[in-house]
Amino acid sequence: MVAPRPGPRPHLPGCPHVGAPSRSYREHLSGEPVVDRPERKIMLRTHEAGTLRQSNVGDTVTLTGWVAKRRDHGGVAFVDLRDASGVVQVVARDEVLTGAAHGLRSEYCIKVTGKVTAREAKDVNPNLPTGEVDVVADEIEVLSEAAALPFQIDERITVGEEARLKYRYLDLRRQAPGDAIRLRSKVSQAARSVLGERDFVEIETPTLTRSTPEGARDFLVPARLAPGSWYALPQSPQLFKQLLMVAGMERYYQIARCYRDEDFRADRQPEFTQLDIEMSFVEQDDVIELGESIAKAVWKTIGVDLPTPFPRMTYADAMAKYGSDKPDLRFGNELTDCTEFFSDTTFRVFQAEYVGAVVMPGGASQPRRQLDAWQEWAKQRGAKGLAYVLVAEDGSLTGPVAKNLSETETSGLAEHVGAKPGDCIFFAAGATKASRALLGAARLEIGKRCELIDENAWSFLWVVDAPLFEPAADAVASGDVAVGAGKWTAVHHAFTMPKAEYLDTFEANPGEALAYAYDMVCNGNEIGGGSIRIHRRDIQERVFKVMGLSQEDAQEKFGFLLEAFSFGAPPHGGIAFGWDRIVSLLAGVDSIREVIAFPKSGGGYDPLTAAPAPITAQQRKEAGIDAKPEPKKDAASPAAPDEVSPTQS
RNA sequence: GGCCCCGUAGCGCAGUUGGUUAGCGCGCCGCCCUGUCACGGCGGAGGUCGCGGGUUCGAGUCCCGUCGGGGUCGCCA
Repeated sequence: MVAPRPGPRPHLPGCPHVGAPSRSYREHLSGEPVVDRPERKIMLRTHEAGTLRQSNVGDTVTLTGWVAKRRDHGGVAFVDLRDASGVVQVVARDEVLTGAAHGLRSEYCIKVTGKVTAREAKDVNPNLPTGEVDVVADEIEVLSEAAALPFQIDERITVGEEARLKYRYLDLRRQAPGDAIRLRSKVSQAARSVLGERDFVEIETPTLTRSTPEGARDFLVPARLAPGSWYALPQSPQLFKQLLMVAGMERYYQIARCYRDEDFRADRQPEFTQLDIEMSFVEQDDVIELGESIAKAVWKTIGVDLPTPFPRMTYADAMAKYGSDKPDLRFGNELTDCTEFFSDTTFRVFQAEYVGAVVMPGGASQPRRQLDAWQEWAKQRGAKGLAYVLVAEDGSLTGPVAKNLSETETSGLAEHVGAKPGDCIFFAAGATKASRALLGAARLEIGKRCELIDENAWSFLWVVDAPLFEPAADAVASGDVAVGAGKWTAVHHAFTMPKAEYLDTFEANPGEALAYAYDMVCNGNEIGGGSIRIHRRDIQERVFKVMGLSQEDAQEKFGFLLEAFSFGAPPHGGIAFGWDRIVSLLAGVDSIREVIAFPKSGGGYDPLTAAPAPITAQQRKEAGIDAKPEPKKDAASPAAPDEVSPTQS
């Protein structure tokens, strides 16, 4: 321990105030007591409040921070002084509570100089890391007064999200919200350290770029210098990272901000963050191994040791057994395919392309009301309903569907789906994809209601062998912006490499072709996904052709990428992790808003800055928003949206 | 875009079949208190019940519309 410094240090001109990182969080994670490190001291204080211990007794310290609480007893007052490291109790006798200090209120920012003293045994507060000591103040200086706050800086108080976001800087003074942001920094550091050890190059890519036709809606930015033309904010650095492979960077990563102009969900923000990675001269297994190393390092930050390698499941299996491409394996309760079982059925509803079932343990005792609620639940998901059969305690089948079943069906059904007496069997029949999706959602709902999910478990897996294409009708019918005019559209994206065994056949049977595409799934969340990319021009052109994308269209949309690929593109592949989701899983919070310093609320509104906001007429004019692009013949001039790319080869 | 839920004091909430002056906790303001740690005591201020319209003798409460927030489905390669 270093000798205490009396009094404040003189201010050093030009010397930046370097804030010491939070120790409390480190301590929280490691469980070890933190030692004050002299080299970290900054000019206004000698110690951090939350670090003071019995060993500091006798030291004269200067602390800075906020008044978390003031307990005034007349003659003596107790002030809880909080800084980023924690809280310590300051004892202020009447004689130091003079001047501005006399009127100390909550959240005043103050500087306290005093002596660390041991508390008497009866006064020790075992709930506080600093509970064995007090700082008896010699001097209290008010650095900054605080108006009455819109809400209290107190863990125990619940505050509505609207108020929290409007005063997010106050919200973050609270322990849990602030720690979530601190954790995020640790998580990013952990990932960077893995990537740094492996010689990855951290590279920033543009946020003002070109609108690309696939995927989500772009955020657009008017180009003042080219009235009528627009930049787009990137939905991801996808194209740039592939260009960096052509550039010979070989190993790239970036913690990249991405932008998608879509409707909101609890787990979605218009701007979000990916850990974006691309590697040259690798195969799928190489990327997967790296992904596991990163996950391992990242989960280590909360003290969880993940066993690797993660299990792998094919996309086909995931869909068949769990009705999802991101199965939650924290519980079993798999779907059962009953199509064959009901192949000769006389029950109209079950004469379908697919019939499947999922069992709800103990579900037979649900009141009629609740079974009706399941129907509503299914209808909300766009299904006609959710057929069910109840297995009575004596093994007989009841419920409205049971009487439509033949004797053979009735006698073998429970065994076929693995239902026991007292269970409820839910059925979905119809188109395979939609029916499985419904059953998959039912499985999750059953998992929740029946408390089948171990909330402390971490279940990781890779979902591999995703299809290369899906029928464009699926995408178009649901309003997707399909790339190309063909019958098929890319499941992952248009640059995904078909698996070797489908290289010759994917044009003849697009629906059967599988891709080198993989998703990392954790507890039913897709937390990362990537693919091996096409680096050969001939394959790329054939893929485009299946998607109905003509050479001209491809040139227009991806000309710069195709040109780049003509100059010796290395085989490459990569992965992107949903950083917000990963940190929220680690922090144990429900919403990614909790791990974003300044998140948007619904409708993309920022309650703090009140963005988005109207602009002035002058801004509007300058931005050239209303300019009409003139059709240009010259391909080298700024291109209008429907023009040929100027960067064609 | 569809459906569901919520808007009452700075914050979190209660408010009965529609019926006096709309309450509670915390916070806030003033005074008191020398060992508290979610300190305590006494006193006080603070409300366009989101907004607009309607029904009614009478609306926080019922109806219609609207705005804001949350959730969910669609959507998000």
